[in-house]
Amino acid sequence: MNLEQILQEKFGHTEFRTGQKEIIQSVLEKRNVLAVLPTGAGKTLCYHFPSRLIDGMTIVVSPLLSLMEDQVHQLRAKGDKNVLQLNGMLTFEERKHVLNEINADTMLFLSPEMLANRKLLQRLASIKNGLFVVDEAHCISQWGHEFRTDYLRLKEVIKFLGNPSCLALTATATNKVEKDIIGQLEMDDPVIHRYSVNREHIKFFVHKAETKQLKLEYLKNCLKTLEKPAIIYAPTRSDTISLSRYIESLNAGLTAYYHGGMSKEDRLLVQHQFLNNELDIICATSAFGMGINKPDIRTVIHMHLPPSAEQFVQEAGRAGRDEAESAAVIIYTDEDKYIPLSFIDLEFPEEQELKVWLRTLKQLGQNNVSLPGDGEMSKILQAEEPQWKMLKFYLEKENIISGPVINERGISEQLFNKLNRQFSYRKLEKERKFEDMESLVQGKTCIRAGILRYFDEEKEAGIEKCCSACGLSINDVFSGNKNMQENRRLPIEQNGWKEELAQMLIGPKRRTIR
DNA sequence: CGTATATGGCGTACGCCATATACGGTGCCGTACT
Repeated sequence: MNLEQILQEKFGHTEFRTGQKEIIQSVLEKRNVLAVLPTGAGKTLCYHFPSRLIDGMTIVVSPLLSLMEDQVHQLRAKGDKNVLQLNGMLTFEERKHVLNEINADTMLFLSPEMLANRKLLQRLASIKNGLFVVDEAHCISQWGHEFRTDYLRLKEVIKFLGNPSCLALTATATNKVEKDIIGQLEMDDPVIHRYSVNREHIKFFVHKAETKQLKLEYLKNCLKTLEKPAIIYAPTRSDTISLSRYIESLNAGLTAYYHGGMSKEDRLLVQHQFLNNELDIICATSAFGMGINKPDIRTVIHMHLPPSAEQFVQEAGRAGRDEAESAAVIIYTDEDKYIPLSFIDLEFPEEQELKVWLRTLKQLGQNNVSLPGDGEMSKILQAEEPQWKMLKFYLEKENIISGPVINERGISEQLFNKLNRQFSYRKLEKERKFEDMESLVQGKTCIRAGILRYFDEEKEAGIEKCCSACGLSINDVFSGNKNMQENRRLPIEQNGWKEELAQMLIGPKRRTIR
C-alpha cells in the first residue's frame, strides 16, 4: 500500500500538502528529521501519520497546555482514541489512569517539564518507544537556554527512552536556530526539510512615529483602513489594557485584552470569543498566539519592536492562514528599544550578583544544608525565580548540585568565570537578535527581502509592491478580499459569554481549571 | 525610556513638592498554604 492510499483510507485526505510526504517518508525511514514548515501547512499530519505505522509509542512534546488540549481533542475527535496527554491539569487519579493506559500504540502529549520526572521516565522507558516529536521546536532555542531549561534536557530523555527516532517541527528557524535545535537534541545524521517562510499574501508595513501619541494616531488610521479580525501586540501587560480602552473609545470594533497575568478562565474566554468572531480586535502581549488556529485573521499590528525577527515572523504569520490578503504592521518609536533590552538585562545576573549567589550556595553547602525549594531558594538569593531556576540547571550540569546536595567544593573562581562568560555570551546573542530586528525595520530596502535574507533565503523575483519600503500603502491592501467580507460576522449575544464560559468549564469535557 | 510608587526635606505636626528608585515579558510544575 502506498502512502497516498493510506492517506485516503486512514486520514480521509486525497493528497498531501507541500512537504508533508517528504517529511513523513524520512520519519518512516527512521531518520532523525528537522522540518521547517510555514504556519498552517499541516504539521500535525507529519507525526500523526507515521505514528500509526511505526512500531512503538509516539511521544509529542508540546510547549503549552492549551495547545496540548486542543491537539489531543482534535485527534480524538477524528476517531483516534489512543491519543493521551499527561500534564499538571490532571488529578492524581487521572495521571495514574493515563500511566496504566499507555502502550506501544499510544500517542502521548507531554510538556518538557513533565519529562523531568524520573519515575515517569522509567514508566515510559518500559514501553517500546518509536518516535519522539518536538512540536514548536524553536522553543528549544528561544526558551530552553534561560526560561524553560527543561527543553535542554530532552536529549537525555531521548537517550533514556532508548533512542527513538526524533522529529523536530517548527515554522521559523534560521540556520543558526536549526543548528541549535539539532545540537540540543543531539540528532544524529539529521535530514532537514526546509520550506520557505515567505507568505506572499501578507503585506508588510513599517511606520516610525516620533512620539507615543503619534503612534496612536497612526494606529487609528490603520484600524480605519485595515480589515479585521486583528491582533495588536503590545510590549507590556498594562499597555494591552490601555490600548484596548483606547480602541473602544474610537469605536473601532469589539476589543479585549490578553496577557499572561490573567487567570486561566479569562484567557480561555477571550481566546474563545476571538475564535468565534465575537471580538474584532485583541490587544495582547507575546503570550497570545501559539497554537491559535484561526484562518481568517486579516491584520497583525505591532505597537513595539519584537525581541527578534523570528518572534516577529511567528506573530505576524498568524495573519492570513487562509492565504487571503493580510497585513502585518509595525508602528514603533526610538524609545521602544528600552523595554526589550531591559528584559534581556533582567534575565541574566550581574557579575556581582552571580558572585554573591555562588558564595551563598557555597556557605549553604559548607553547613550541609540541603537545597530548599525553588521559591525559598530564590528568596535566599534575592533572585527572581526564573533566574534561580536557570542557575540551578547549569549548576546541575556542572555537578555542583545533585538532588538536594550541594557539592560546595566545586564552587570556585573557575566556575564563576565559566558561568559568567556563558551568560555574557547568551546576553550578547539576544541583544544581537534585537539589533537585527531593528535593522530590519530601519532599512530602506524591501522588508520581505530583509526577512528572507535573515532566514537565509533569497527573495523570489517578481514580487512587486510587497511592502511599505517598496511603496505599498495600507490603502492598497485587501482589494482581493472583497467578496469574502460580508458573511463573516455573526451577531453578538450580549449575555452569551457567561453560559459559554460555564460550558467550557463544566461540561461535557470536564476540564480542570482553577 | 516612561510610569508608578517610595523616600526625604521642609519646618511645624500634616500636607506638599522634589527627587530617588523600581519595574516592565514568555510557562510549566506533587503543592507554598494564609
